[in-house]
Amino acid sequence: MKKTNITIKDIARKLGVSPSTVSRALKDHPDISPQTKKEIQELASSLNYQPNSVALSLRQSKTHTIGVIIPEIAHFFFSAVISGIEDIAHSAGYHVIITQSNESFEREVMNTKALFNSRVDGIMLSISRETNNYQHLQNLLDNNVPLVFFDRMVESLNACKVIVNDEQGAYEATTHLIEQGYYRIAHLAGPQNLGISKNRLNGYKAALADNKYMMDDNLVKVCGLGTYEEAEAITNELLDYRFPPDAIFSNNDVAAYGAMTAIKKRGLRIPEDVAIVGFSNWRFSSLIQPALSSVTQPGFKMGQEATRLLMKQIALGDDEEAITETISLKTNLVVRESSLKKKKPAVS
Amino acid sequence: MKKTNITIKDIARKLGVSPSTVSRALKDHPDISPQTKKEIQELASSLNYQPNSVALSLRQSKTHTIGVIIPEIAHFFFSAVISGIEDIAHSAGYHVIITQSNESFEREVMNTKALFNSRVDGIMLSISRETNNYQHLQNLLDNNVPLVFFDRMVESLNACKVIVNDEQGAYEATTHLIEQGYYRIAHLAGPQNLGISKNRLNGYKAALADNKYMMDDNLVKVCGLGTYEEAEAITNELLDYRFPPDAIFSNNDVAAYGAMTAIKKRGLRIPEDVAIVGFSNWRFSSLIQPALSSVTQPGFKMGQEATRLLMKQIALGDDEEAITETISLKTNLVVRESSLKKKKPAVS
DNA sequence: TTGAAAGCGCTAACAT
DNA sequence: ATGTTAGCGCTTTCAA
Repeated sequence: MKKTNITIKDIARKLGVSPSTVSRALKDHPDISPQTKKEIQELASSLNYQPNSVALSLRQSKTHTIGVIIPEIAHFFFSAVISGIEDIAHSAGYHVIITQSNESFEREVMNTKALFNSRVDGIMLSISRETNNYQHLQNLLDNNVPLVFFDRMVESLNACKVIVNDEQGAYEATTHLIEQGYYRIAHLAGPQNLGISKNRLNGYKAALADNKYMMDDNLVKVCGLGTYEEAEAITNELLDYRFPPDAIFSNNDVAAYGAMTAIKKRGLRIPEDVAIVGFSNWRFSSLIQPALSSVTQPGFKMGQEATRLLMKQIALGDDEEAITETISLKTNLVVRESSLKKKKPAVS
Repeated sequence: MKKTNITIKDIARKLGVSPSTVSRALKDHPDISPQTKKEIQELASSLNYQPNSVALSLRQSKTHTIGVIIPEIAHFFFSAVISGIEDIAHSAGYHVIITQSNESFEREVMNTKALFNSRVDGIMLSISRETNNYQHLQNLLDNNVPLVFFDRMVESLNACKVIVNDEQGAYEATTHLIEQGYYRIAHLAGPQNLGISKNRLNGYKAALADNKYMMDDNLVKVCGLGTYEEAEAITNELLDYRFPPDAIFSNNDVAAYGAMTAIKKRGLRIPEDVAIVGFSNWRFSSLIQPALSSVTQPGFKMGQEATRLLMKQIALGDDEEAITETISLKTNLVVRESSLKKKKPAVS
C-alpha cells in the first residue's frame, strides 16, 4: 500500500481537471483562476505532493546538479573545498555529486564519464596525481560541458581555473616576520621538484629582497623527507650557527612542528627568542600550536569561487563563447596574538 | 555547432534502423543479428555515444543515486564517513549526492525534501544537533524511501542504524593500559550530559571492575570546558596527588594534549612515568603525538557499513517488509610502539 | 530478427 | 481560463 508517489496526474484526476492545469496552478501561472488554483494547491500540499525532479531534468535537459571530482575527500583541504562548493551550489538551488579519483587516472576517467551520463550541468575537478592524458577532459569541453579546475589544473586546457597563490602567501608570511622586527629569518623549504615548494621559496626570497634584507643561503634548508624529526634536526643545525635565526618561515606544518620541538627543547621561547610562521593545512593548528602563526590555504573560498565560476558558465547560453577565467586566491595569514613579538614602530 | 548530444535516435536514423533495435544492440540483446549489432556498436562508440542516465532514471524510476545528509563535511570524522560511503556506492554503480545540514534543522528538512524530489534510491543521514522533530524523516519512511542513520540516530524511528560502540572502545583502551602494567589509571572525562562521554566513562569503569581494580573517584575528572588548558590544569591536580596516576585515559584528543603538556612540563616521561591513551579524531595525531596511543572512531568503516545496509534495503522489493538492522562498530585502538611500557608477563 | 507504440512525469506551444 | 498534444531519451511489450 505504499510506493504511490503522487504525480500531477493523480491530482488532476481527483479534481477533474487536466494535468497541464495542475502544472500551471502549482507554479502560480497567472492564467489559472484563483479558485482552481487554490483547490489544486491545497490538495497538493495535503497529499504532500513532491515534484519529480527526474522528469523535470529530462524535460528541460537541465539537472540542476553539478559534479565534483576530487582526489581524496578525507583530506582537510579538499573537504573544505567541498564545503565551499556546497555552500554556493546550495544557495543557487544546485545539488552536488561528489566523486573521488583516489589519485587514480582510471577512476578519474570513469568518473567524468559517469558524471557526463548523469547530465550534470557542469563539472569541477582537481586532477589526480597520475593524470597526464587529458582526452576525457577535452571530450567534456567538446561537448560543451562547463568545466572548472581547482587547485590542480591543466595548463593547456581552455577552462576556468581557481588556484592558490603560494608565492604571495610566502611573501606575506615573510613580510609579517620582518614587520614584527625579526631580522634573521630562516626558511625550512620543501623538496624543490614540487612547484608549490619552489613558489614558496620564491615568495620568501622576494620578501627579503623587497625589504632590503640580505639573502643568506645558509638560512634556507630543504627538508626532503618531510618528517618532523628531520625538521627538528635541521632546526638544531640552524640554532647552532654563530648567528642563529630569530625567526623561521616553514614550508609546511610538519616542519613547523619539528622546529617548534627543537626550539622548546633548548629552553628558548617562542616567539620571543625564535618565531615560527608556516604554511599549514592543519585543522587543529590553533589548538596544538597556540604560539605559531600560520599561512592557510583558503579551501572553503576556493570551493566557493570555483562554483561561482561554474554557475556563470552554466548561465551562459550554449551558443555563446565559453569564458575562461583564472582566479588566483590569496592565502590567509592567521596571526595569533601570542605569536607577536613587537610591532614595528610607526615611522616618525 | 555543439550541444548535439548523441541519442539512440541519431544512431537509428544514420543506420536506417529503429531506435528499439539500437537500444537492444547496445545492451547486447540476443535477438539482434550479430551483423547489425556490430554496426550499431561501432557507430555508437565512434560517435562517443553516452546513454542519458536521466532518461533511464525516469523510465525505470531508479536513479542509481543515494543521498547523504551530513552535519558538516569539513570534519575529519565525517569526511572519512563520506569516503567510506563513496567507496561502497561507487563499486555498486551508485552516485552519491552530498548535502550538509550545518547542524541546522531547517536545512536538514530542506535537504530531505530536495533529495526526495531527486528521487534518490535511498538516504543516509546523521541528524543535526538541532533536530528534535522527526516528521520529515517519518515522511521518507512513509514513502518507502530506504533510510540509514549513521553516528547520530533517532532511537524512535524504525530504520537501520550504524553507530560506534564507545563504551567498548573505552573498555578496550583502559584494558590496554592495565595489560601494559599500569596500576593507577585516571580518566579525563567529558561533560556527562553527553551520552558519548557517559558511555566512555562506563567503559572505563567496567574495565577496572573486570580487572579487579579499585575504582577511585578521585581519579575521574570531568573536563567541562573542553579546552586543553583546562585539561592541563586538571592533570596537574592529578599529578600533585600523594599517589598520582601512572596512566591517563582521556575522553578526547584535546584533553590528551593538555595532559601531555602538563606531564612534559614536569619533566616526566611518556609513557615511562605516565602513559596516555585517548579517544581521538585527529588526523595527524600520529605525527603530533608520537608517544600517545589512541582510540579512533572508524569513520570510513561506518560509511561502508551504512552504505551496505542501504544497498540491502534498496535491493529489497517495494512490497517486502523493510529491514531494520543496527550495527555497532568497534573502535580502533591505535597503539604506537613508543607508547608501550611493558608487557604483562605471561601467566606461569 | 526487427519495428511500432506506449509510457515514465512533466511542461509548453497550440488550440479552444 | 482550461484542455489537447507532443516530446524530452529510453525501454519494453506486442505485433509483424
